[in-house]
Amino acid sequence: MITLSEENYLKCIYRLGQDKGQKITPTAIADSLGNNPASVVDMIRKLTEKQLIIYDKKKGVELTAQGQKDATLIVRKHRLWEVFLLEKLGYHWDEIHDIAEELEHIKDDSLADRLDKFLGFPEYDPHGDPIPKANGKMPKRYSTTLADVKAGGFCRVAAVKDTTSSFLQYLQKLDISIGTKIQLIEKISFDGSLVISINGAEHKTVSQKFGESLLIDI
Amino acid sequence: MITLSEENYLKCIYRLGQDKGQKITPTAIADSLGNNPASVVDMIRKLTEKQLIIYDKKKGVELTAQGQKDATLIVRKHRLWEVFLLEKLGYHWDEIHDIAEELEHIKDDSLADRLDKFLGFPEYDPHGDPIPKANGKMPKRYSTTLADVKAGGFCRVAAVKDTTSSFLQYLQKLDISIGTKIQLIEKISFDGSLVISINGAEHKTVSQKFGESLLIDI
DNA sequence: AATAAAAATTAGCCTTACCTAATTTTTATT
DNA sequence: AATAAAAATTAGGTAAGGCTAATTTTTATT
Repeated sequence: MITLSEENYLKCIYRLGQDKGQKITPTAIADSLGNNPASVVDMIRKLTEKQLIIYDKKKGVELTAQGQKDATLIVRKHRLWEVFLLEKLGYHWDEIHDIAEELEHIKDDSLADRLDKFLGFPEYDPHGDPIPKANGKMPKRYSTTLADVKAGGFCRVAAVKDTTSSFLQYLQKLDISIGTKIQLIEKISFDGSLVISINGAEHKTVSQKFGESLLIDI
Repeated sequence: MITLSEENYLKCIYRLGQDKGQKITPTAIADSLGNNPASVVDMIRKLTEKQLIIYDKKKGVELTAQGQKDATLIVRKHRLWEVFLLEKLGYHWDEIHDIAEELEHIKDDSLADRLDKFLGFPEYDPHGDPIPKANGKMPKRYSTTLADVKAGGFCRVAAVKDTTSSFLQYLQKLDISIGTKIQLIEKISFDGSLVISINGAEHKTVSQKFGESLLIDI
């Protein structure tokens, strides 16, 4: 049996593994979970014994096939529950993450698949993140950000890279959600600020950090 | 903050309190949870400190107003999730209890109310148990069992007193569910066995224990 | 009332999953 | 290569929530 903490570590390692080419170190895991590196070392030992990860000082931490499978299922459940909370229970964008963080740990063999079916097999969660399929396959993930768009270019908001409440609430205030059309009017070379037009409305200026947090489709 | 274990103890005490007139002893709680009495004594101390219960050797364990409120909310969530699992995700009667046992601990202030609304404010869960209302009120609970019916009498299955898989699966095999009409043909005085007719079908014999586990409406 | 049985409690131990502080190893910088 | 800094690891500790075994208290039975 895999414990709640173990699941959280697997999910964390999975997430860190998305930034390809990056070595996953104990410190990186500790920072990501807000835990002490010493605790991480303990857990690395435990997950290694359970054959869910392989730890090599040169290569860092890597998920085994089983670890990958387990982590993918947790992410799948998390994202499906997010869809449920938003679409069925009427929660807002910025409220669902923490609840899904608890729901993702509910254990039942057929739960994810039943929920998936009930929700109509959604491909992306409310933040635009791809929902792993029952077979482990993953819909395309977006990688271009608003900050990559050329001045004058149009794009469509596809996902958010940052899912903190502060960012999501800011998006709401700006009237931006998944699918919103944005035109990049100008890039301020001084600090990377972006002048944009949201759904054809009047120009607004946002920071470079903001632009890098919004994934888009061209 | 109230922990998962504390919630389980509160729920257990709440459940034991339903059998009115019964003193709730540490041993009763231990038996009910499958824990050691020593562990129960520890938890009684903890819950007393948190002012969720009052323990008096004469009167046994009782919930305080706050304990009652917390326990009721857990039961409410449990039963609402059971409705969700059965009606929305298509689980069977005997599969939902254990999953709801996990779901009931998901913490969010508005979750129960949103779920309640989404499900159309159901009054009873799939086992026929009343779902506490948002204000703490509780729909009428059935107390007459099939074993109380007079020979020749008709009744309608309103709820189950026993929610073990073995009982629920047996019910399924007998084609009995909430709402099924049953006629009590005869009571065998030797061992209390009951000869019944389910939905007007041919006679079948069930045990006294069975009859006492089925709550009915006359 | 004496005694046996049952229940409650205490004492001490275990595991999980964290922690801090100290130490060792690795990586970077001069 | 020497050294400083950063990262990893070890050692030992804590709180929660279980456990067993031993003891005390309560309840029942003779």
